[in-house]
Amino acid sequence: MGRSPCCEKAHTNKGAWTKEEDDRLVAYIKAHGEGCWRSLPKAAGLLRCGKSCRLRWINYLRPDLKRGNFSDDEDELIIKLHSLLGNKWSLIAGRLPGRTDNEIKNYWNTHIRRKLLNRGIDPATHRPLSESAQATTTISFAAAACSRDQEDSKTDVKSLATPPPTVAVVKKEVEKCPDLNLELRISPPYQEQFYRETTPSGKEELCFDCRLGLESSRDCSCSISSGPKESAAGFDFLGLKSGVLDYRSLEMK
DNA sequence: AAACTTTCCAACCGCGCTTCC
DNA sequence: TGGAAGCGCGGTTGGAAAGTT
Repeated sequence: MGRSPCCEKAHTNKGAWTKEEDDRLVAYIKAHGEGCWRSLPKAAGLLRCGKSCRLRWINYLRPDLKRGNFSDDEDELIIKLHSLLGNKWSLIAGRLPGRTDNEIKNYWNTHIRRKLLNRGIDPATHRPLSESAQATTTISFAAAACSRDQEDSKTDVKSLATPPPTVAVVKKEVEKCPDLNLELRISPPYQEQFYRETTPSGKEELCFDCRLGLESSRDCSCSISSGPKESAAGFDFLGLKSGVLDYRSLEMK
């Protein structure tokens, strides 16, 4: 016996919400509060699935939502959180007041991923593309770039994920464009460069922000950039000084 | 101006987890 | 203790809007 459907699909509306539906939902929740999504549609006089009502409320109608563009600070915070948490959008959203998991997820897929690729960072791993591409796709990058006359600076993720038909073919392509330096080491530097020379004999480890190419970030804890600094122990982002992320401290929305 | 392509985001779907009986 | 119900999450889709040819 399978799972029962979340609602009676035959008698529910789907697709975009109307103003009237929104009003009904808001009025009902204002009067009765959130909860019991399954029974809410009927009680509120809505021909909608409970899940749909929940989504609509959480992602669009909640009064505490912050609409509008993401700020640069929010961008960087999302990048940092994603590097720590991965695609845990709800956890990330919990750290961004007024933003929803769905909104952040969409924003990531449409803006930030491209932004990271332009910085030479693999959005999936947060490592330099040269590093993750070394084994298989460094060559494909060059080939792809040649064939496209370098027309776009926005790198399509699909081209990264999909290797070329054969290595031999690709190598030939590379030879056609010998003067192009297509190695995507734009920023941040390769892992070996996560250290910088401080003295002729010494090296200093770069902080997390600098590894991401965010030297100007206020959270930068090494001495690369100017401005106020945290202690030598480093900025305690998300309480990570111990090196262990305590998920219990992450507030859910 | 029309046709076509790309981008963006609201909404849906299915699965996993938790709670309750 | 097991199963059903309910909720929440992440991935995916569909269509409107914007951009390009």
